[in-house]
Amino acid sequence: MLDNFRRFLEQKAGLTAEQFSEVTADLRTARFKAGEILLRQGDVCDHTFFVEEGLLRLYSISDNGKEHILQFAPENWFISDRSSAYFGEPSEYFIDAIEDTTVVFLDKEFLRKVSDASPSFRSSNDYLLHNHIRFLYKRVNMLISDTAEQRYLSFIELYPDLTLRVPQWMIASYLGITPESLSRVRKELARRNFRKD
Amino acid sequence: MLDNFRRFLEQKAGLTAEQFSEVTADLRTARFKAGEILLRQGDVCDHTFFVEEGLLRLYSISDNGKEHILQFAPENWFISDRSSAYFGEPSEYFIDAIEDTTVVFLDKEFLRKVSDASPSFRSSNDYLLHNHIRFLYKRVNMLISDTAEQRYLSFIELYPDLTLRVPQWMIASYLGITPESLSRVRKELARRNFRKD
DNA sequence: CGAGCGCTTGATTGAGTTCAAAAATCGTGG
DNA sequence: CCACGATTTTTGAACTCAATCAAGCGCTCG
Repeated sequence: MLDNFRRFLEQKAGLTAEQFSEVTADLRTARFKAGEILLRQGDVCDHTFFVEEGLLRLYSISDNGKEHILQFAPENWFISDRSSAYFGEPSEYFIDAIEDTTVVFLDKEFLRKVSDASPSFRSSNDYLLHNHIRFLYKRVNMLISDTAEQRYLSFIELYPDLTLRVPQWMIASYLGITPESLSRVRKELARRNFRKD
Repeated sequence: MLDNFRRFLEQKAGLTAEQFSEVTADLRTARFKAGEILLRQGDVCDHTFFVEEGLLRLYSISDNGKEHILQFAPENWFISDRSSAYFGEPSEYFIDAIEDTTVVFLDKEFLRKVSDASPSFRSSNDYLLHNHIRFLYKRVNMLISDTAEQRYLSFIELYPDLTLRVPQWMIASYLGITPESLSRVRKELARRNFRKD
């Protein structure tokens, strides 16, 4: 239980096994079934989720009722509306479970506690923030530069396993295209890979 | 001189006037003419720029030679390839001056120095990071959800003054459309605003 | 087993691109 | 201050990629 989270804290955030068990005592976890909603638009997001097992998504719903997926979070990923959490504003996004998922709740108190226990935790947090920003820049760059096909190829490269676990229409939503278009992109890619011309 | 930067440090980062003059002594500034390049793809970005006066842009150049603008930075904005600076990797982006611009160089040493002088500087840095992430989320969401027209309207709302200072083809590049398309979007908007139907 | 959901396919439409050229604006030197 | 060249913006026409609308297929899960 919580092997992934333990591994993260010990290897990435530099906690000793002892510090881990101290801190882990008052840790809140939960299990969600596929489809359950963890965060709703309008709610204030007062914690970050660590995905111990399973798969979550962060998405918005636009005026015309369409979903737009901003992020996937498989095992070992953190997911949260950081803005809402940090600024205390109501969130503009939803988070729900794509698969049955076990998460660890990280609220402010917990973060404070771990920061006290280990100074390197603070810097690992900083690392995650910067990593996140790098990732978002790449994504923006991709969205303003690339065609649907190029974006799909980048997606496969970045998330090889998700390509199988996530329904296709969600991948389309993530890429900013319709499911029909993605289906055609895939068809075209398949054609080019089999025919050698 | 450096009024904007002083105001930022004193009001946002909570430095006293005294602390400011201490810290400001070994501050490096520079003036760039419009068109000059501050950061090149492939270079490691080892500082953040604070724009005291003028206007900078951050952009990539894709394989086919086209520029894609990721960010504008007018007065009082910070601009940097944070990933490159933080991870020490070569940057994938360029930064250059759109107008004649005065910048303050913020390198690691300076940041350390100010963090020592004022604890609240550290948290204001954190604030900027989170703000930046919020901003990038909005941008991604916009790019996967909105039409060219909606994106342009959002741009005007977010950067009313830039709409006048930045050449149109750069706004188009920021929005991920061609200059021709932006010209047509504007024409259509003008038509709808004058005719009352 | 049937209803619903996800994926595919086809036909059509439409938003935005491309290419080309004219019109407007800007900057610079004479 | 004007004139000239360069850059930016506009406009037009043809085209392309992706969206929309609609139908059919296959799978799964109640």
